[in-house]
Amino acid sequence: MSDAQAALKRRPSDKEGDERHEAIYRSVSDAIVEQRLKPGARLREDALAEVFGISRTGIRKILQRLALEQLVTLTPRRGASVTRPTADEAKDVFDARQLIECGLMPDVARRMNAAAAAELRDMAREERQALRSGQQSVAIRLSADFHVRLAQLSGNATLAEFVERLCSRSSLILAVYGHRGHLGCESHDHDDLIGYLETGNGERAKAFMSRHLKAIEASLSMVEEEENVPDLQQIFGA
Amino acid sequence: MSDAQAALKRRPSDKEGDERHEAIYRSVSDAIVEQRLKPGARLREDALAEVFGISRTGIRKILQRLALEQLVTLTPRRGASVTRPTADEAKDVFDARQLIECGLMPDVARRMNAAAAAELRDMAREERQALRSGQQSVAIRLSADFHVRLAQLSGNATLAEFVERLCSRSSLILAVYGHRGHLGCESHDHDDLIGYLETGNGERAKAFMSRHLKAIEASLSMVEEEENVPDLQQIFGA
DNA sequence: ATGCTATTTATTGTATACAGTAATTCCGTT
DNA sequence: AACGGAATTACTGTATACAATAAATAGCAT
Repeated sequence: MSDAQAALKRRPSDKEGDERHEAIYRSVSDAIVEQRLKPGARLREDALAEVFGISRTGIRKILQRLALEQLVTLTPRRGASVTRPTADEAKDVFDARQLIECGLMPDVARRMNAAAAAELRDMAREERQALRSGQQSVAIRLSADFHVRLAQLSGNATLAEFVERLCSRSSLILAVYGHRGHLGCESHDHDDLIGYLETGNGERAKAFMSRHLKAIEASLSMVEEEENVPDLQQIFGA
Repeated sequence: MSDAQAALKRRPSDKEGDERHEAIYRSVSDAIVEQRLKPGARLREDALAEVFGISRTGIRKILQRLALEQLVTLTPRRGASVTRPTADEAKDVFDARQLIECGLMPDVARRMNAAAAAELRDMAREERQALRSGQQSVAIRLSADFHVRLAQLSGNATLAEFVERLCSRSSLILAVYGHRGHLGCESHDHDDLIGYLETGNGERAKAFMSRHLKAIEASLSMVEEEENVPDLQQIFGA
């Protein structure tokens, strides 16, 4: 038996199990944020357990975490499904982003430096690239990543975590209320923003972020469109 | 066998189980916020399972939730313990409260009405009462409840939830860095705040909230004091 | 006596078995 | 053919058994 086969078969040690759990969590979370798992899609414990090769116990832990982050909805006796945000929730999320993300801009501008700016530019470029090559769902995740990274640069880990949650939920909202073929974020907005931050112009960045978020929110149609749910196998790859 | 005994013995239906879980969660959460469980206290799964009469499975679910709310810290293979916030975290939490709670004041003022004001006054009175009768730990929880209720009145459920988390963590911070016998919140601050909100003066309320939070933060000493951890039985009552 | 190693113990991590309930299907009646 | 109800099925909720590991302890050598 080859090492690879042995690695697959043997019971993983607990430490490895933790990392595996984290990887599975990210896998599912990314699938939701990238809209390969669409709002309303059911997440059956058995199916997920089989796909990822762990028992339902571990899957439940992950689903509960996702539920607390409001990416999945846990209805008693019915199990988990990808959250379908209501219009009210959408408004709350974007209002919250206005308050928090805009409020952080002065701090971010104060702490901005060349290295951070370069990193952000890389992320913005990658996002444009994904968009050009037609990978819109990937672009949506990259856009969320950009906003999260920005918040992290403020130095406030707690608020950055809040922004992270808001951005994931925003992806869900875009999936339900966004127009197909329209990302929400304009391609060059992020670059412009980096410019303001780099020159330490916090107030300017704040105002720009406000417009940026308003633009995304305005691009939503608030009319849901029905989707059919694909198979777990093809989403995560056999 | 009496009904009460029967109710204790028989396996609860799943729906009742959910409510029971929620009750246990609140029980533990309150114990932490009221500082009957002090930062650093270990929360062994077996012990909790026995105290509350459910299996470790349910306890783990609750501990994971508390961990995501950062009230308890889950270290692999070591189990759960009440989080001992660092000074950095304390700063983050209070900065976040400044941004969010102050930012919500205009909205709260706009939506304030007689019924809400009366409810808030009741809460403020109850808090003063607890303080007068020497129940400082209860007063700390009531103070947190007040701030949370205020945030809920803004109408933004998402931000209200963030405030809820920040307030729980603040109680932990007060437990570690607060002076004994000093609550942080001045007794009449909350009443003054209600006054500004009732007259629709959002900006005034915002400024007052800012001073209020700064006062609490300033009352912290940033020097931890060691505590001995009491027994689970006496905390939750046999 | 002290430090190091082996053994025991305490406690968490994971899988699985079983129970309970909601959804579905199938069948008989009208 | 449509409706209502009973049997079946599919899935989640919970407890428990077992595995793995870290902490505590005891024993040994220096």
